[in-house]
Amino acid sequence: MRTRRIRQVARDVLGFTGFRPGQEDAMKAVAAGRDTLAVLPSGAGKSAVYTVAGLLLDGPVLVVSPLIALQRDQVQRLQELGEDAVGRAAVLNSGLSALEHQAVLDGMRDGTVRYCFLAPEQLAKPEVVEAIRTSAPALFVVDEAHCVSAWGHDFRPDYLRLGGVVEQLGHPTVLALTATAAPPVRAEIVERLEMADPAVVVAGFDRPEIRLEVTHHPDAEGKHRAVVDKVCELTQQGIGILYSATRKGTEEFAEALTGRGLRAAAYHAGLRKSDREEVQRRYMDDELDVVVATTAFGMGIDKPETRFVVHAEPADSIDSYYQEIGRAGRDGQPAVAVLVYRQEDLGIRKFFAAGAPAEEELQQVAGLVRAGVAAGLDGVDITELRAETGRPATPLVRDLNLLEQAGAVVLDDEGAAVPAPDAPAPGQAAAAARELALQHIKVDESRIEMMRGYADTTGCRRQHLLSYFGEQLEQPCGNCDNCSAGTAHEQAADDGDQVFPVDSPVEHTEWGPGIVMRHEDDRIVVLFEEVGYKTLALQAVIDHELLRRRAG
DNA sequence: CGCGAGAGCCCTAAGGCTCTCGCGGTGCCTTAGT
Repeated sequence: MRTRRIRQVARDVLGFTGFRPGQEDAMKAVAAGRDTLAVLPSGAGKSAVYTVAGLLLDGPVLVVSPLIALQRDQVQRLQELGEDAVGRAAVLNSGLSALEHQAVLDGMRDGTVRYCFLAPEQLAKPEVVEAIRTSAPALFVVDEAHCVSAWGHDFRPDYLRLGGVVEQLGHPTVLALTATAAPPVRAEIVERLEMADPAVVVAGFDRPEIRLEVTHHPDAEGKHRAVVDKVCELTQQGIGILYSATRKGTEEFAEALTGRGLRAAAYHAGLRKSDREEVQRRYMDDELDVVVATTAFGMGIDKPETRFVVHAEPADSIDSYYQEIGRAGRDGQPAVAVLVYRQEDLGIRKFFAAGAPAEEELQQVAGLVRAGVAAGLDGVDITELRAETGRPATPLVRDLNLLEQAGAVVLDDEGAAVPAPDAPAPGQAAAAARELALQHIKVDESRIEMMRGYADTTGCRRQHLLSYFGEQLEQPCGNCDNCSAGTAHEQAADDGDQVFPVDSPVEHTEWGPGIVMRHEDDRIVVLFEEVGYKTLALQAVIDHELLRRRAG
């Protein structure tokens, strides 16, 4: 019954004659009112899930989307389907006047606005949450949900507060959508969004059309030459993206490539908005051979005939790397992903990963919350903390999130902080909160180490990548440099399969509890709760009894 | 963590060496001033 209805709506509204893998399962779960995490490959597939499911539910659909540009695109896509078919779609962001802002909220309440797109920062405003609550939303969508884990801890801390917002809204059905998420990232999304017994739909990760290559370089000059030569060679076949870790790097490579006669342009967040839009437009209109970009370029950009993605520096994790190379070959035609690797380049990623708040800073915030409430306030909000400390909102929200995790404060419905019952003294709370931040940094650093592992492996690179995402590829792929060179070979089942199977919970003498992620030759990779990913030599583990199985 | 710029050193000069210091990504939002 429900299946028939979904197929009918998909056909009538979107013109679908069939579904892509995972799409229909996700729609069914959502339409049945079940919280759902859908990890689906890039492309048009994901927005169809909430478009169709939203039409089968009674109430407006809220879509949390990280970029205003993305919100605009999504509204436009819905508008093209026709207001008669899907209802009205609107954005809610700082580009609107106060009147327009109010009109969208009113529209949701009186049922004229069916889809509303907004950034998590909008939901940090109690009056916005309250207005949305009275409109009784049926579905709460978090698009690009890996942002919860990738950005929530420091850069955009309001992402970590979405779980509380869901709660305040009376827990509408939650749908989290992303293209790339390894098992621990999926677990964090489910936990942070406070999803209840969610359906998890994961479509295949493999992108066999993308050839995988890594080249190694001992010195900076040789690497620089290799990047330029490689991009020149690849533009013979088509257009592509060159990623560099720094703004300066993008400018320099763009200049070098222009000097070699290519149509190249730099793209990063330091450019004027109009210049960024112009570079993106030129790439979309085939006026560029290559965009040389920081990580600012990518989300929401769909250029299916992108033939290559080259990295001049490694990404900060395999999650990010796979997301970035996944922008190549979306038309299904052969494409290539090349990592031009220098071990020293991992340094900048380590620098970006570092940066826990100082203990004094956390202590001050904890103290202000305590003092404010003692002086008679109902709670201390960000505006008050900004006035007291003179610091910007973003790090203050991050500090409050850490103090909340440390059990020192709780947030009320107005988003204001009050001391938790039995809260430790501000000094103790600050130490505990900082410890949590340091632990998170350790895990991030271990993710960088996984990137090193990918660069250094002599085995099949695709098997390596897919196993990181919890998928097994039985045979070496035949479409990576190691397969071509003959160094990749079939991995025989080793002793580790018997003793420590993949997914089994283990405990390390020093690092505590963890989960076995994969086996590679005579080593195993374990993800520890407190220190992140570690690669262990199996023989040493057995000889020294470093690991034991534990009950899951 | 690693790079590059600039200062200070060597002391026949001036160019080359070493050391120190500053810098590096991602986007909402708000508010002041044209």
